[in-house]
Amino acid sequence: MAQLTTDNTADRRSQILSAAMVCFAKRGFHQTSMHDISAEAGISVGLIYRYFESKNAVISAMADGHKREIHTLLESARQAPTLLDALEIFFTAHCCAGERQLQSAFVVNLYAEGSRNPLIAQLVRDVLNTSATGVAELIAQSPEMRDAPAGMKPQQIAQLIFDTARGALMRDAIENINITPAERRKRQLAVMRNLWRLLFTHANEPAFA
Amino acid sequence: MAQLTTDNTADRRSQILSAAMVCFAKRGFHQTSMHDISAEAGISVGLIYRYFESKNAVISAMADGHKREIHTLLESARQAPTLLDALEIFFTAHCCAGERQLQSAFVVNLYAEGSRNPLIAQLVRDVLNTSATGVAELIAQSPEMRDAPAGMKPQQIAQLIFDTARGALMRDAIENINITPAERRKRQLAVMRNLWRLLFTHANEPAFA
DNA sequence: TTGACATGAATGAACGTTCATTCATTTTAT
DNA sequence: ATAAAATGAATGAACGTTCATTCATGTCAA
Repeated sequence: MAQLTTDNTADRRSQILSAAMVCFAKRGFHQTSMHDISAEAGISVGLIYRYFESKNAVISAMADGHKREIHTLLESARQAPTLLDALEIFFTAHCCAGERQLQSAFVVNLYAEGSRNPLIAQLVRDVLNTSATGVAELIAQSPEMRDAPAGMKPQQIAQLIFDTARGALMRDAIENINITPAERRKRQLAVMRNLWRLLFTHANEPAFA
Repeated sequence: MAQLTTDNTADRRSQILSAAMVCFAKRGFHQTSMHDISAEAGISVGLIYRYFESKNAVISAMADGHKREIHTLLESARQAPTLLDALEIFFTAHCCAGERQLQSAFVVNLYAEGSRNPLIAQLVRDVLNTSATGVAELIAQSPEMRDAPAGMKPQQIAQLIFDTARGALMRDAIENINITPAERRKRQLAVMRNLWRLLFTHANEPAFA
């Protein structure tokens, strides 16, 4: 084969991380055992320890993966033709990327873990700051900013958008247990568009964005 | 003394629940051991089982307490003179009630637990529905509704407010680790007022609520 | 008033189980 | 033949839960 010399370390790691994602979203970090992960990945327990130092290392690696995903997403959003497109890309990705509603549950669990694990908290804060700054820049550059709501700076608008999107995601984690990704995305879009209309259309204009 | 015959069952229960709240907010549901709770409460492990059937029963009782707190809060909000006052009461209570940022961490953990425990999920949904309906009613009755944003129904506005408040609370759980309750409250109020201004002032009016 | 008796709140060592982690062994690829 | 990859039984710590025991307090007969 082509990869005689290439080591498959990266493949194995991501195989394990995928399995861990499924388990963690299903049972949470601390109710998932290493046996659960190995069974989901279809490998032995011991093998996990060849690729990760500990269970915590698995959690950290997943959090890191989340960080990289978000950064990639921010790049995609930058390419979008309009601000609304960018926001829709950024805030509905978790409905399709990965599987089912795994993503929502994972993010909520990540925040819960962050509320007591300083390392995770720091990482989540980093992701948040980078994203919020990125979105604030997109807002600052967009032509819509001329219709911007009274007295709000791009940074404030970005934070409002993030708060709302995160709150909607949290709701998604406990409602909508059985729902298609498409429907899930539709609902997230509705939240985002409501806010959008509020932010960037004048009250005396007709109610269409 | 006066209460020779009064049983202190309720006192003991709430003592245990207070201790559990501290532990859960600090370490999460599943990293907190019954020994942790007993140590925090200053009692023995066995005694907890005199007042609660199991660890899960403790968690359920806390979730139930949360539900009752929210209902009480909704009642207080109903008494408020204006809609803005009502919203401020409703969405900043967790900054003062209880201690420190325990409340935020607890709520995030509750959602995380709900993302995999159907019983908790159902309870959180109940709380949410009741609250959202209550707030929607307040909005519908308020004079501000005449300036309401184009095409949004009270129910939609309530949901937007809830999403935003919940998202801000989630952020609070991972930022602001060391902060006074007053400062915490101030920040939550800022979020709420930004949204308020957006919802109920026209774009061509000056930027004061 | 006294002391025997009853109550049940409170204790914490012990139990069975589960878990993260290790490592002697086997399998696979070269 | 050799080394790397993979296995899963074994280990010991930690957990939720139980329960035999303690003891302060209340009851009541004498």
